[in-house]
Amino acid sequence: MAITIKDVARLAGVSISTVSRVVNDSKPVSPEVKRKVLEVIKEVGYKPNEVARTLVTKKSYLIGVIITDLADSYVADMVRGIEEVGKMYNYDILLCSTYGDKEEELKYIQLLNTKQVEGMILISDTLSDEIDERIDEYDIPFVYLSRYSNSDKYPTVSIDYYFAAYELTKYLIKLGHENIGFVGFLEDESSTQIEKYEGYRRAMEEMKLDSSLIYETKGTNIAHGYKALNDSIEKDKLTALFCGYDEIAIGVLNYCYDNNLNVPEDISIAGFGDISIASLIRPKLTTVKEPFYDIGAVAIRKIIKTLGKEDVGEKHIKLPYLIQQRDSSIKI
Amino acid sequence: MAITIKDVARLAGVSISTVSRVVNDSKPVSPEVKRKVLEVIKEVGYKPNEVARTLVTKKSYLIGVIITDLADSYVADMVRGIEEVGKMYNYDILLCSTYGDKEEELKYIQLLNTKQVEGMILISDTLSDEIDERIDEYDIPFVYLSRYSNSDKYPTVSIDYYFAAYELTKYLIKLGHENIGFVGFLEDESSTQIEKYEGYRRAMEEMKLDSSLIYETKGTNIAHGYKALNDSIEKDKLTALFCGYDEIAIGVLNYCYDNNLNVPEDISIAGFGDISIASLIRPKLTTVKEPFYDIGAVAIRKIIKTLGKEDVGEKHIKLPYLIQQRDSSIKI
DNA sequence: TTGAAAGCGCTACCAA
DNA sequence: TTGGTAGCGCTTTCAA
Repeated sequence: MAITIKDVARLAGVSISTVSRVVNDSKPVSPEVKRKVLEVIKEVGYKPNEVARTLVTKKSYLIGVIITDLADSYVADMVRGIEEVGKMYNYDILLCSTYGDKEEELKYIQLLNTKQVEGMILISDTLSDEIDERIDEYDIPFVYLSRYSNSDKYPTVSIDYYFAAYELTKYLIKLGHENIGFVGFLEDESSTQIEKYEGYRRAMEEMKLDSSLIYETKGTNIAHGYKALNDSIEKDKLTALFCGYDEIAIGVLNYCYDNNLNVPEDISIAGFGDISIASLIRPKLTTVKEPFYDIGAVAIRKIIKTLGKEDVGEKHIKLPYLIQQRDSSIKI
Repeated sequence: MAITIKDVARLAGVSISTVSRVVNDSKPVSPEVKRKVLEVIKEVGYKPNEVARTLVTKKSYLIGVIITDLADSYVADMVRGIEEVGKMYNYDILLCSTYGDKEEELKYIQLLNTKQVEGMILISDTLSDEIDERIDEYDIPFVYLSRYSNSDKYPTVSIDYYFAAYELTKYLIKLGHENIGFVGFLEDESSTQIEKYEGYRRAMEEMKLDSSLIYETKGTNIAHGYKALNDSIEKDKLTALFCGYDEIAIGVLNYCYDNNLNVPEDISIAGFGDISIASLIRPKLTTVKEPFYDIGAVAIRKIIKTLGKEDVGEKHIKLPYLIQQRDSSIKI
């Protein structure tokens, strides 16, 4: 059995109220009593039981974080940001992975509530109505984070996908490219991918370039990128390819490697996201850096602000992005 | 305010003891009372407060996981394993990152204790005496996980590094290579790196090959690998290079890419670990697959077994590894 | 089979 | 400045 407040009180010859006061520094305690109590605490190594504390104060110093999969480096990055800022405010992270299962998401939202988390961050590709209901039911601060889709209803932290794509396309154009293709997963209407496509289109149209060089993928991972190029016939006329996700770009890069297409000599490739592998592969990938770590950091900061009744500012926060010019794109 | 057991009791016209009994199925309750209580519970959506439960039962269903950095994919993989198996037994994960700071580690070990975690897993490169003391102080199940070093004192889950390195070297030899270099960080005597080196040496000596082609790095990341090769002069006579970590191998691969050395045509490269990027880069890296996910899974399973007073088996568990033959190595 | 009540370890109120 | 005590929401005796 661990040392409790009672033990300390007894050993110091004071009441438990007094011990509580010195531990929390909540009410004045005479110096000598304080010294004595502190001494005992140190001696016996007393640490207040946080569970008991939570029960009475309702402050668990816990933030629930529901994610898809830690194997996605951008998710891991967001979690890092969440955790690090959380720690600055003494908050701990209760982590739950769903692997994309909506049922699990629902379950965890409930579970985290019974664990008395003070706030919740959900990282998932899409939001469903069932989730909506659950969130509404418990009224704790909540932030939704996604690379793939938006939410009007809940607070989000992201970047301006439209302008980022616009800028990246402009950069490619400035490099001298005219036949620039866009590879992406455009099925879902409300996805960020559509915004990227619109950004690409505007940049192309502004320069009177053909913006119809679209290569639709069936998804957003490496294999999808590989396949998109593999299936397409008219890729020869392209000098550059703007991929809606780094993962797709890497698939494209792999396709090129396997088919003796030299990047960037034969074709320039650009991605979107700057996931960790983007700068590790060769050639290093030109891409838009989404500040995943910062996104996580800002998200939890927002929750902590809400908890502290501070002004939380905008509901939908847009963070700055960066065009990362690397080796996979070249002037022609 | 959330619904409590009292509300349910009042609404169902029974005592809170009875409600507790039906919720926990702990003692016989008459069918009709049970039905009534269940009905009310459903109606008002009652969920027991886990914090209050923990206070009385001492079961928090929380496992503390202290890690270095989620940005290392192998750490993320271990955490995935931990979390997934944890969930199977209703355990949740309280995650703390230290970024290698020993002070933080110490702090978190304490903190997690005050949060009443039932067990703890520490993922870190090395173990220190201070940590030792802390662990001993709180007596909860503990497992130490590391790719870099061993611990006699605490339960571990890993692979047999010596044999894995031996086998990988043999594989290279079987490919026809004779001048096989070893690149690694050999400073720390108790590291797994030494075991790998010994495995390499034994394989080389068994075939009467020169086992002195050692390239010492100053660390274990990509940059260290790049630099090791950059600094070395006599790399021309090598036909294969066995790198103690995938990260080092990737640094080597990058060096080759930048210096027009073709892999595997000019030189075969092998790594160790099979971290996620190993199969994503081109050429795909030949390496030893350490089952990080399983290591995490087995670690938490061990803790849960200990908690359940089940037989936990060996203190140091060795999991099977796999030699991954990929494109970075070739027959000569 | 049920309810009353003690108590988990703590905070916070009230009275002294 | 201090101590006594109620009570957070729950489980678990003990009696009925």
